[in-house]
Amino acid sequence: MAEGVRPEGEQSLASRLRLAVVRLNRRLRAQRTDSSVTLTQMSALSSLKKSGPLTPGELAAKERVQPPSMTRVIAALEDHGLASRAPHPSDGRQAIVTITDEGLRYLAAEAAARERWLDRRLAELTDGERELLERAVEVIDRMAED
Amino acid sequence: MAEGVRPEGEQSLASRLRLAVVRLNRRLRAQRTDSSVTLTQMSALSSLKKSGPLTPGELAAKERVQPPSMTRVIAALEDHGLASRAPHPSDGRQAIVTITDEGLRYLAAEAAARERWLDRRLAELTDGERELLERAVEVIDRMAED
DNA sequence: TATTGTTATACTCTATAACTATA
DNA sequence: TATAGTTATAGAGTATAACAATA
Repeated sequence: MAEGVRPEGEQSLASRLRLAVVRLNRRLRAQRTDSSVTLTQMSALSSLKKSGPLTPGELAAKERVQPPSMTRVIAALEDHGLASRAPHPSDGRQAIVTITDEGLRYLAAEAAARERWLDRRLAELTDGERELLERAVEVIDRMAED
Repeated sequence: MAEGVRPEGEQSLASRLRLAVVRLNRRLRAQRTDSSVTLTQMSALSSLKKSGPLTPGELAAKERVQPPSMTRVIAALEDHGLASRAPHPSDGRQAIVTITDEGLRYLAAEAAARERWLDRRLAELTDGERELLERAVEVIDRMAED
């Protein structure tokens, strides 16, 4: 059994993980900066930096969203000058989306500003707890990927 | 330094935790059941079960949303017969929201159905990784609370 | 006058369905 | 005919501002 034996009335690991993620996500999205770049756009920008140039379809797959959702995210990133699109060399249907130099600078600067709240909370933890989260993040990422 | 020393180019713990939570949240919300009860409503219902009857303001504070957001969640739960409201005994402005018996039954049954996806992924982990998540969930919850 | 809650409104995030352009 | 992407539309989730009722 995935969640193991547990006392009556206690929630499963799945329940607690789900609620924890839903609530932390809520807090994270509530942290705003002056910037008009949203958390979803930041996430896509991170993927572009990490993976290099991608087609819209590839980026949607990486971010695990449907193509129409990514269309809007890419348009917003372009509007802000953080990503650019170029024609695909061999397939006229596709495009190549690349993070711009401005996007790279922005990602570095904005991530710091954006994470002030989270950094403060992380700073309140013990070294052991941060180490625990370091390892948990890898497990969570693996689960979210597929 | 909260995130400790790290190699050039590697993302901070805050960055990685933020992205992991955003993406897992996306996957979790994508898991739908036939039910018309949303994940946000499930979360509020869980709080009602855990804390007992609460005023709308108290429930909003527990869930860390603004009062107008909770107004809509409570109305939906009422419509579904999962929660009920009673007049506050001493303050006519307030109300007391209580989870119904149907809400309790629903929460138990629906949580299981809803978490099939997450349970499958948890089942793919090692015992050590699940143990790690158990402890990480507590840390994340504490951070999300305040 | 202060507090609690609701109504009105708007924006973000995301999806599905229908469409266009290219392969 | 199949694939990649966009446009159109809708629903969930959340917020701020303005209002109503009660303390």
